[in-house]
Amino acid sequence: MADSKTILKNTKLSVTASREQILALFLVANGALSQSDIEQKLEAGFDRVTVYRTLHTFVEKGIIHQIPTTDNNVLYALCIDECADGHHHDDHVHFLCNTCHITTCLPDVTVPKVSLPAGFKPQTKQMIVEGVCGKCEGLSVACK
Amino acid sequence: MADSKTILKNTKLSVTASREQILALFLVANGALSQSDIEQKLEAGFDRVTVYRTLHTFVEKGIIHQIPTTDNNVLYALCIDECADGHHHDDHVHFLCNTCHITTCLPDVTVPKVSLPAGFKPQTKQMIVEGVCGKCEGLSVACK
DNA sequence: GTAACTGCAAAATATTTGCATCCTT
DNA sequence: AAGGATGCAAATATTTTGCAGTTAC
Repeated sequence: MADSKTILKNTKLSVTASREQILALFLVANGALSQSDIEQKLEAGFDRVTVYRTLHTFVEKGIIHQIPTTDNNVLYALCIDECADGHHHDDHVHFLCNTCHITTCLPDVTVPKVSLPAGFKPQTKQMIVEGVCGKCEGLSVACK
Repeated sequence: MADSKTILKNTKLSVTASREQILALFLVANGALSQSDIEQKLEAGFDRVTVYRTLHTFVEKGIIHQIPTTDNNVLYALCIDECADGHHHDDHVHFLCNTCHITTCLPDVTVPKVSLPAGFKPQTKQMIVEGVCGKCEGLSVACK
């Protein structure tokens, strides 16, 4: 995947320090990040408001998407390639580890189809699995 | 299903006006409610703090459960019978209608199994389908 | 009567908005 | 140079906590 600068240019967003750094966090993170995660990880002290606005912009442009959570902690994660052009195809499962409390994207696990009662027209679907991730199981399997 | 008073007694919670009324809302609602939904629907003006505390108590006792949402609006819904004894078996799909913005439980649609990468141990899973519900489709199919 | 619940006040936290300044293109 | 992005201040919203008074059992 491209670096943050390239992604920003492709999305026709001006390249600024905060956008580059925040996007870089996601590229490294390979999991979901919350507003406060991001604030903590940013070495440069960007204003909290800037982080909010940057995240909103990224969601709007389809660079990241929001992940549903049970608590009221909004999580964001990188959209996979197909998202970037505007169509949101983030139909993959998200995994929340109850040990390390990290939410990981499982891009290889797609959300299965379900048959709904008559009259219901599905458009998008999300799935969150909670449990223990590979890393926390003590296995050498990467949490990728 | 029992009335609110019975449920409270079965759960060994003292029966108070706020608990009865809030629980009654859920019994009628047949869908998910947010903190603000509840505040608005309560005819008696209970303190906001009381609503918060009541919801926390209900979740703790397994009367209701939290539903993950994409926005940061926490939703609560009645647990089906199996939940009431402490085991949370709310493994059914939730449906969020993009037209009427009501989240409905689909107790008959269970969340399908998915196979996770090696090392991941699933414990619980949630699934949210967004689309248009039966009512909003103009069909005579009830949104049950 | 006692333990638990409620309401009020206030603190802590989270999010949004307006505006002047600065930076990207 | 112009438009957009940032930082600061402040407004708004949300959630939590402490405590005194009230209620359920």
